[in-house]
Amino acid sequence: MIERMAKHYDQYCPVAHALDVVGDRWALLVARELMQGPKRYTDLAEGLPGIGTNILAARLRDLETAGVIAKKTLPPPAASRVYELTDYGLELKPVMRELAVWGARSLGPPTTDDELFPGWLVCPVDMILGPLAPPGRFEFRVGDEIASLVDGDAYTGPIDDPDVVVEGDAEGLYYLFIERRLDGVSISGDRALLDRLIDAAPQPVA
Amino acid sequence: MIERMAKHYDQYCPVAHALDVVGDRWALLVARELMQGPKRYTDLAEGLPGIGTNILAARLRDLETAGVIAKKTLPPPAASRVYELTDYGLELKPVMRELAVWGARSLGPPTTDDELFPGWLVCPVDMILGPLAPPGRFEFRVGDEIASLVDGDAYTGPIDDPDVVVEGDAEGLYYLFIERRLDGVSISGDRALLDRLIDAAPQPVA
DNA sequence: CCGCATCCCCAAAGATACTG
DNA sequence: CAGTATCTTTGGGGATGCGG
Repeated sequence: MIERMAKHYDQYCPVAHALDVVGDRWALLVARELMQGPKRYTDLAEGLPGIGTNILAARLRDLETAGVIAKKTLPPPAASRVYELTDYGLELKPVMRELAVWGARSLGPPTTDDELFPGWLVCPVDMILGPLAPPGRFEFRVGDEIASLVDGDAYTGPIDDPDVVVEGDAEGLYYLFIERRLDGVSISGDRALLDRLIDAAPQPVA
Repeated sequence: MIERMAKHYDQYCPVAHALDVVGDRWALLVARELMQGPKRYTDLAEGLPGIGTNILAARLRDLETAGVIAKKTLPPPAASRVYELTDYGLELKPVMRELAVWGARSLGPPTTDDELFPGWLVCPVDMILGPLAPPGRFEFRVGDEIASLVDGDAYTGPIDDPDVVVEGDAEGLYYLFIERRLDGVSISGDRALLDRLIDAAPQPVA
């Protein structure tokens, strides 16, 4: 059953073509997961709650065929297979950044059925705050998720000598950065520096 | 039949949320069509060859609910209904621009089943060339499609006193801007200015 | 276990006919 | 012209199975 790729838009348009490649359901979220580095099949599935195993396999195949990701076998003694973004796949970062900024404006606080999957925090920190952050060392703590920002570069986990530490829950983080309201977070360190970061954050659309 | 919106990713992530809004099939292409200004239902369908009328209606409803587009009734004597992007919907332009630049790199020359729908030319001129164009007056002619660029702003149709005019077919335009090859296009006017535009264009990935 | 392939079922997309 | 109604087809969600 050699499948001919057929579900295309068939328009000579760079946007339509891009959507032919990463427009399928889950495809861009797979790329999002791999933005934090190479991952194994099972770890990918864990970061994409709700995806069917067959769908994940299909997307990985399609994205590999399209040259967006590559399968790599780690050297012994690990010897596990991981997926990683190609150089071309990495270039999706500006796309996802704009998409994240746009989405953040209508995101709203988390609801009860929103999943807080492992690694959820570092993505918006990297995509949204990173590019517009003033020089400085920020640390964000929500439950056992910790993400940091050093001069615009995002990291998973704590850092040494942070200028500011923001701790709270997901709701509090939303209120702080999007609605500029202090509610459910505790701040220690350079408050003025944090305010400069908040001022640069996206504005809510509503 | 009060539809409960249910096909969400259910992740607290700005990217996933953005895809909940504009990630459905055809949704972003509807927004692309409206980037060139308000359009009527039938004109939208014409610019989206292959879309079913029910799908178009469904997307328009969803996008309106999400606050991305708005339905407007033109003042008499026109009195026709048009759809237009809201301010928030207009903010999708940076997203589409990055997507277009990314897609252009793996687009390739047009194939036989690629449709050249009305208005196809102005989109890449606006999204891709516009932001990186040097000051100047460019005019592009492919068949009866004419798009222009004046100091980075794109227009449909010809302009007065163009510095450069590029005429040819879709394939020639692709070779010129992406592969930097002169094949199937004729150029008149300031060749050096055109070269500066070409130099800034996206590089092919292959 | 990890990395899928297979199967079944349903919801969304495609296609077309039809109506205010 | 601007959609709705209806039918068919396809792709995704979910569970399970199976080889390495």
